[in-house]
Amino acid sequence: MPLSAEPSWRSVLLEWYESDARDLPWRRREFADRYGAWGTLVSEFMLQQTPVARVIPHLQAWLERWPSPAAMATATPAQVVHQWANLGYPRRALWLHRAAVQVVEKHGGVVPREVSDLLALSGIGDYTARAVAVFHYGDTHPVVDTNTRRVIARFIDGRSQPASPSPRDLVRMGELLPGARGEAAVFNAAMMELGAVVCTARAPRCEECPVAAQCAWLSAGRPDTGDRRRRQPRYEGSDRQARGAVLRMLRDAPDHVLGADLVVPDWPDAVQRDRAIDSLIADGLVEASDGVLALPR
DNA sequence: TAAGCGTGGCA
DNA sequence: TTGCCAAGCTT
Repeated sequence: MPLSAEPSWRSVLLEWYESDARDLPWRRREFADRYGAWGTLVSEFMLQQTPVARVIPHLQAWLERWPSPAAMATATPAQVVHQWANLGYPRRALWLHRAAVQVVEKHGGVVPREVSDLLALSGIGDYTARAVAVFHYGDTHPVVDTNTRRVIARFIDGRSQPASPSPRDLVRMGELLPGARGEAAVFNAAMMELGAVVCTARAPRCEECPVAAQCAWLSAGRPDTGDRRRRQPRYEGSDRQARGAVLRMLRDAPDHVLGADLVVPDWPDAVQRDRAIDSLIADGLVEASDGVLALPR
């Protein structure tokens, strides 16, 4: 490379991130100082499919109540599901609780640093494991989320939307990581940030994009490559809505206990309601005994 | 590989 | 109003 080369798009992206990144709680020094890897782990659990703005107040409350894996491990599932409130996908609350117990039992209460150890914890997959290893511990791994995949699809491949998720995504992101030690965290975060606030799914702000000059998709005239993500089923009238209604009533009930005939009694489809209750029991989110439903003790 | 799993904001 | 989308994971 000639000495007078233009700054690489990586450098431009990193500079943009340093100057323009959102000031989010988990990016602050005092957050890491106070909650350590546990804070990162909890934040990543909550951010799995739940928007940033909705996570922030719940994260604060959660960490105040359970500031360590050991503290979390002493809680009951009922307490955990109640504290999870309306963050959605409440199985994550159970998985986070289990993960805390596993951290205490297998790692002495210290959130592990190795990706393989993190992957062995409940509710932790490719994204969350590497997010903890990279964003908290500063190690070098590719961190691939929906934003990263979209940025790569557009910026590198010139396509409007990414193909279906695949293990190759990790490999490709790994090949893009900067070589310098310690830069992986910022680069991963910058790719995610770009996808979250500029290279968005619906109305990308290419005029604000720091690396627009090198973007394959923009230079191709932003073609619609026809890749469509799987359509999300209608929520209104779904089993998911029924599950949500049941769980909401149990969260709000005194001691989280309610007679089975008092749980969403006016649900329009009794068969669907019972199916929802059965599936909640199968998931360990609800317990049934003597005609009474409750959050698990 | 695909389906199932919450909830709410926004266009 | 309806549909899309959101720092994914498990089975």
